[in-house]
Amino acid sequence: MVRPVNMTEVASRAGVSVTTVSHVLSGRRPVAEATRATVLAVIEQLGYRPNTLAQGLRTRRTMTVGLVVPDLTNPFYPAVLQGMADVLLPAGYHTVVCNTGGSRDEELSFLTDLTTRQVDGIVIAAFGLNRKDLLAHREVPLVRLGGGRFDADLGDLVRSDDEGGIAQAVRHLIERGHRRVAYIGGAAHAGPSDQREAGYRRALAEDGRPVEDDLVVQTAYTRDAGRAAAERLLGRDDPPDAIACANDLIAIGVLDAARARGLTVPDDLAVTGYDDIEAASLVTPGLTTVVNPAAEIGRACAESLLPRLTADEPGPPREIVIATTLTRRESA
Amino acid sequence: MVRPVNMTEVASRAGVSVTTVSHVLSGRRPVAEATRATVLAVIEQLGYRPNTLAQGLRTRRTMTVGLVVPDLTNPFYPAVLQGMADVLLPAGYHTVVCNTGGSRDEELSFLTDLTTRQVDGIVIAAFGLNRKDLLAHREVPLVRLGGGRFDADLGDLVRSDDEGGIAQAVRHLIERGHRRVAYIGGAAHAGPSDQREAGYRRALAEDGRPVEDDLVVQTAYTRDAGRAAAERLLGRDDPPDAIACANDLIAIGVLDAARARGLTVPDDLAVTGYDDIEAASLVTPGLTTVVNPAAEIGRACAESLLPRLTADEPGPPREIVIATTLTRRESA
DNA sequence: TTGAAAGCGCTACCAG
DNA sequence: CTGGTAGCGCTTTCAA
Repeated sequence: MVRPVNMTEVASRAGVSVTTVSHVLSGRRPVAEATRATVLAVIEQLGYRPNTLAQGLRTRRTMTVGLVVPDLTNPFYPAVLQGMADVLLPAGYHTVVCNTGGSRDEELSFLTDLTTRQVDGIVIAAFGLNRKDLLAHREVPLVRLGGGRFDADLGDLVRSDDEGGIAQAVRHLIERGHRRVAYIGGAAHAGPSDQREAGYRRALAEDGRPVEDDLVVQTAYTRDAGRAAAERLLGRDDPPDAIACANDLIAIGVLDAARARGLTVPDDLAVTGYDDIEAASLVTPGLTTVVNPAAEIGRACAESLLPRLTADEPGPPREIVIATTLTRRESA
Repeated sequence: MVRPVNMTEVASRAGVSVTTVSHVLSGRRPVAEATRATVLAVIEQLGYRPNTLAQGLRTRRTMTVGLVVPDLTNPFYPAVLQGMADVLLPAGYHTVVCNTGGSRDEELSFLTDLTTRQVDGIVIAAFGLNRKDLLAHREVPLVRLGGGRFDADLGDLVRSDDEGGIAQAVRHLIERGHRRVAYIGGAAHAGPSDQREAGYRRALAEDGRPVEDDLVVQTAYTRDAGRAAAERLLGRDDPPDAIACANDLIAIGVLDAARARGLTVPDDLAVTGYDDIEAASLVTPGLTTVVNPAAEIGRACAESLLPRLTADEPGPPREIVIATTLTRRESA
C-alpha cells in the first residue's frame, strides 16, 4: 500500500502554489501554458489523484447520487441503474447503489448513510419507509421510484403505467379474437395489484364487454399459484380462451396447466404475462408479456433529479408516468 | 432542502465543546452520564448526523469498500454483493457497487473513482483491465474475483472451481448410467471455457473412459448455439445419451433440440447446465445444473479483505477456490 | 471529566 | 497570470 500523493506535494515538485495546481485541474481560471504543462507532467509522474473527500467537504458537492432499491436480483433495478447512468455520467455524476432487501430498517440505514455521505441526490424505490421517514431526509433532493401515491412534500415520483400495461395486454387478446378473457392477479392491495386489475377491467369496459367476476382471480405472484388458478378456470363448463396474468411467473404456471390439459397455446388458450423476466423468452412457447421500460424509468429519474442538483429554483415536484410496451412472442 | 446541522451547532446548543460531542458519538473516551444525555438529546432534537466526508478526511478511513462488476444484470453479482454485505456490515463497512459493462475504460474509470473516494478496499471482477492497470491502484487493498491467473502482486484472488463444477455434473451423468456423455462448451479461451472443458475431460479420465473428441463441441454461450450443436450431435449414427453443457442457455437449447426430435429427457437424453439462472427452474423439464455459490464467494472476498483493512501485517496474498454444488432437477 | 486548537486535502476569496 | 490563507466538519493530541 503506497501512501497517496497530495496536492501540496505536486505543487512543491512543480515549483508552484497549490492554488495553481487546483486551477490547472479545475480550469476555473487561466493558467500559463508552460506552468500548466509542468504541473500536468508532475501529476502524471506522481500518479496524483485528487481526494474527493476533501473536495466534497470544501465544495459541499460530491457529484454523486444514490440509488436505493429493494432487490438487485430483480433485473428491473440494474436496468434502472443503467438508465440513470446514461444521463448522469455525461453530467459528471456517479451513482452508488444500495440494496436493502425491502425492510424499513435497512432502507432507513442506507438512506441515512447516503445523506451523511453527502450525496447530492437520491432515487429510492421505498417499500418499508413511511412518509415521516422520508421527510426526515429532505436535506437532499429525492425522487421516488415505483410505488406509492404522489405527494409533493416527498419530491418527484416516477412510475410505470401498470394499469395501462395490463390494458394493453387485454386489448391485444381481444384484437386477436379471443372471446372470454380471464385475469389472474396477485393479492389485493399488494404492490401494483390494484392498478393491474383496474387495467384489466378498464380494457374490457372500453370494449363494451361486461366483467364476469368469476373470471377474475386474486392469488399469489408465483408459478404454483398461477397453475392452480388456471386449473380452476379451465375446469369450468365455459372456460376462458385467454388469460391475462399479473406477472410472468403466474403466466408460466398457466402454461403448465395448459400443457397438462393438452391445450395448444395460443390457439386453445392465449396467455400474457407481465415483467418480461429472462425466463419469459426461454420458456416454450415464448411468453407474450408487458415490459416495464426500466431504462426509460431510470432516465426519467435522473432527468428529474438533475435540475434539482444545480438549479436554484428547480420548480415544483412532479409525477411522471412512463408507458409500458407489449413484447409479442408465441403465447398470445 | 434544509441546511444540515454540524457538530459545532450541537456543541453550542448543548453547552459543551465539540470535543465532547465527538467523544459522545465515538465512545473513545469517558463522558459524564449527565453530559452524555444532554448531548444525545440535542442530537436527537436537531436531527444531527455526522458528516462522513469530514470524518473520512480526518481519519483516513471511510469504512467503505467498493465492488466493481461487469454486469449487475447477471444475478451472480448481486448474490456476491449480498455475501459481502453479510460479513462487512457487522464489521461496520458499507459496500458501494460499480457496474462497468466489462470494458477496460469503464473499469478504469470506476477504479480511479473508488480510490479517489478513499474507499478502504476494493473487490473487482476485472474483465478488461491488465496487470499494469491494477498495479496503478495499489494504494488500496484489492481482491480479485473470478477470472485470471493468481498473481501475488495483484492481491488476493477468489474464484469458483469451474473445472470441479463440470466434473461434478459429468460424474453425476455417469453415475446415472449414461454411456456416452458429450460436452458442449463456449468458445475456447473465453472466460471459464478452458477450465470447464478440462473438468469434462478429467471426469471421464477419472472414470477410465476415453474422450471422443467429436463428442466435444465448442460454440457460443447461447440457446441457439446450444440447439444447433445438439442437433448435430443427435443426428449422428451413434448419438450421445447425455450432454453436459457449459452454461444453462446452451442446455436450454439442447432441451429444444431434444423436444424437436421427440426425445424424452432425461431417459433418452440427459442434460446438465451450469450457472443455475432463474430460467433453469422455470423451463420444462427443470434443468439439473451446477451452481456457483455466489454468496459464499462474496463472503470469501470480504473475509480476505477484512484483515487487510485493519491489520498492520495482514499476511501474503492468497488464492481461494470455492467449490460449486450440483442442483438436481428433472433433466438429469 | 472537559476544552483548545491543529490539521486532514482541498477550493475560493482576496491580493498582487 | 500567480500566491497566501481561511475554512469546509471532523478527530485527536495536549493540557488542564
